[in-house]
Amino acid sequence: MTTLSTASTAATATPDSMRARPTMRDVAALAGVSLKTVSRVVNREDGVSDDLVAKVERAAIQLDYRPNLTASNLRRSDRKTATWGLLLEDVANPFSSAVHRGVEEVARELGVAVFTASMDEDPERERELVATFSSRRVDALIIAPTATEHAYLANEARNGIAVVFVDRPAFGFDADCVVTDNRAGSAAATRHLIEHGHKRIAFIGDYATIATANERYQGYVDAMAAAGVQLRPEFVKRDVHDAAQAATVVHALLSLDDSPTAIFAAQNLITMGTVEALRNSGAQHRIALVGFDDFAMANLLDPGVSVVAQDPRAIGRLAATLVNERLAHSNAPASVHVVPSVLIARGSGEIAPSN
Amino acid sequence: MTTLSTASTAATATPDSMRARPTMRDVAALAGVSLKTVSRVVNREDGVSDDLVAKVERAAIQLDYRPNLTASNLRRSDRKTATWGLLLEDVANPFSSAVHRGVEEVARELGVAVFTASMDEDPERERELVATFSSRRVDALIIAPTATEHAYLANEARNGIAVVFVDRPAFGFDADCVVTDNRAGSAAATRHLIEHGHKRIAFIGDYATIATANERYQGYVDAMAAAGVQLRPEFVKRDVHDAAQAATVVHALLSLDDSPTAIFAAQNLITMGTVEALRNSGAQHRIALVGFDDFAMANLLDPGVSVVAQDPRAIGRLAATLVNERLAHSNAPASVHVVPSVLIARGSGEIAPSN
DNA sequence: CAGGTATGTGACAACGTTGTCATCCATTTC
DNA sequence: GAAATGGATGACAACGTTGTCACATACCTG
Repeated sequence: MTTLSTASTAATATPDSMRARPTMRDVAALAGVSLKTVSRVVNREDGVSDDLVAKVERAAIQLDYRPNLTASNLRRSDRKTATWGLLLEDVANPFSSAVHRGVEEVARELGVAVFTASMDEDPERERELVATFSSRRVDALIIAPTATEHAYLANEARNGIAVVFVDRPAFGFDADCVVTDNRAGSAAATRHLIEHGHKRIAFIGDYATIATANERYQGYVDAMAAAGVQLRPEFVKRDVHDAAQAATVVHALLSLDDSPTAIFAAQNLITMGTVEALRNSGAQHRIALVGFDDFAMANLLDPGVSVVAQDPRAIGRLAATLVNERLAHSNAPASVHVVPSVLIARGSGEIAPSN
Repeated sequence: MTTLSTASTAATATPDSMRARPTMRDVAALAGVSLKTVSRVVNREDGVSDDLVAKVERAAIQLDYRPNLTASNLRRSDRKTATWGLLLEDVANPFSSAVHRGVEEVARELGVAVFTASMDEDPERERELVATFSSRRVDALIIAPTATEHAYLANEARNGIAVVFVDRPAFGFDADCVVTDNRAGSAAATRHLIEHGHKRIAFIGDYATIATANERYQGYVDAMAAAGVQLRPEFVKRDVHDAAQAATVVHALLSLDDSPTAIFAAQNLITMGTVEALRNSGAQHRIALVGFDDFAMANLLDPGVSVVAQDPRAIGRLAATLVNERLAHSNAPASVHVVPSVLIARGSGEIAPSN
């Protein structure tokens, strides 16, 4: 019988609250077996006799033993920690948190724990987080990129970390990527308005520096061109980032001599700001509106807000699945996966042109 | 000069993608110093000459060296991993994700990484997650409890893990706890309706098994009693959990002979279901409504929905702060912290009784 | 200039676990 | 009945890092 570890020997002398955590050594001592046998039992290896298994399990329960996964990871040959890092724009943002949810569902099935963090559009923060998670030896990183340059990730990839992007593509680094069909979805939104008789359709979109914002603008252009509807520059408002800016832009559009009869709001905060501005102008039943990206209560507003809905949870699930495949056979070529969006008509997009 | 580790020796023979991660040993070899000196530089200990620091830093950068925090934690004497586990109801739920955000903000300042997971009201899942995070040696757990019995956490606490509860209190386990002033907030909501002339006020609340749902019911009872308003059992609807159930309940209330003129909806999904039902009945401008817990777009509905707003982000921040204090002096007595709610009038709560 | 102190550096063990290999004992086989 | 086989168990090293201590050198002090 081996001696107890110093830690546990001390336990009898010190109060419970100060007691150090039990180790395999302690379990082995209590069960009267070797350390290695405890390891075998804990890892459910076979070839251990039933009575020793029973003894070890009893001892483990008695001591509240919890295997130390960090020590285990250090020694294990596959060197996998069953831990991933998830970098989001903002965990409290509905889109991000739905992606999070999707990733988590797959991670749970795989027995993987997930570190999550928000970047708040700060590329510096993105790099810090990657370094932190890399130090903690995550197997994979799922990133909704904020930085515009991702060559720095090559180091991490060389170190064996699987990387998958969500929502936005990366530049300067080749990796799997999951995005919404921004261009086709935006074209569908615009076409929907055209089919309801509109010709004077305004576009309000996010910063032109954001790749997805450009895709959405292109979709608008595509649909207008396909229908042979003239694009009017004074109806195109880009670089609008939040609800307040959107509201200002909408008021400006409404005060034009020949104002638009419909608006395509190409981002969810923009849609919300547009709803607010239309309501404040009493124009919510006169001007048609389709938004990109769904949001809570859109169906309870008056009128209900028609949107092109993304499926952020599906995006998260797919990203997690890709991570898992990448970890299995890391040399497969990187690919871009497009998740379809779907148009949901709720009233605001079906308003006929007012004159 | 020490030899390279086996891993790195192999690196020259195998392709980059298969190369093992560089260790301190490799950095030491490249810099021509001892392992311990690299450790000192990495940990910014002083007493290392400037030129050695420079050499080590150069070597570390050249190799893309990332300190292995899991190995470091194993050896370190303070045995702290700078990692916390956060157990939420559902990361995609707005309340949960706002708490998450608050926790994250404090964790970021402290250089702590956070594991997050959803429990979906499953006590079994709660215990699994606690075990998983414990195995990964988190310093602390922040739990929005699903289980109704928490004696099992005593084992973890004995093992040195700090535990703080948010949103709901724990039973059978003594720990710091951060909650909203459910009772006072609900009393304020009810009083608000009374002050606007209502006497026939309905209460719709969540499962009576949920502690916070009871608190909210008590607040309603308090305010009615304080104002000397008769409580009418047919106006009290408990055990309502989601929006669909709430809508059904509202329709039933409205079809009573002597129907209520106001509704206090004591949970956010209930509020949403109530809004929907009132709208479907065309009663949204006739029946007053105050909800507990704010939600997106509440101000853009017609009428705007008056609510008692919780501050989930502040709750998260406070919980994280408590964790940090608990880790500093673990023997302080546990305490319950109440975060005040605030009533936001937006229209629906200020409707006068219809007869 | 001997003896002491301060400073920088490295050798070595240890953290809690798993991989490898040796040992032991009970079978089976010729 | 000796030799070979196989199955259960344990001893020991190693994973990548930090704590402890010893050593070498340089600087004081009287």
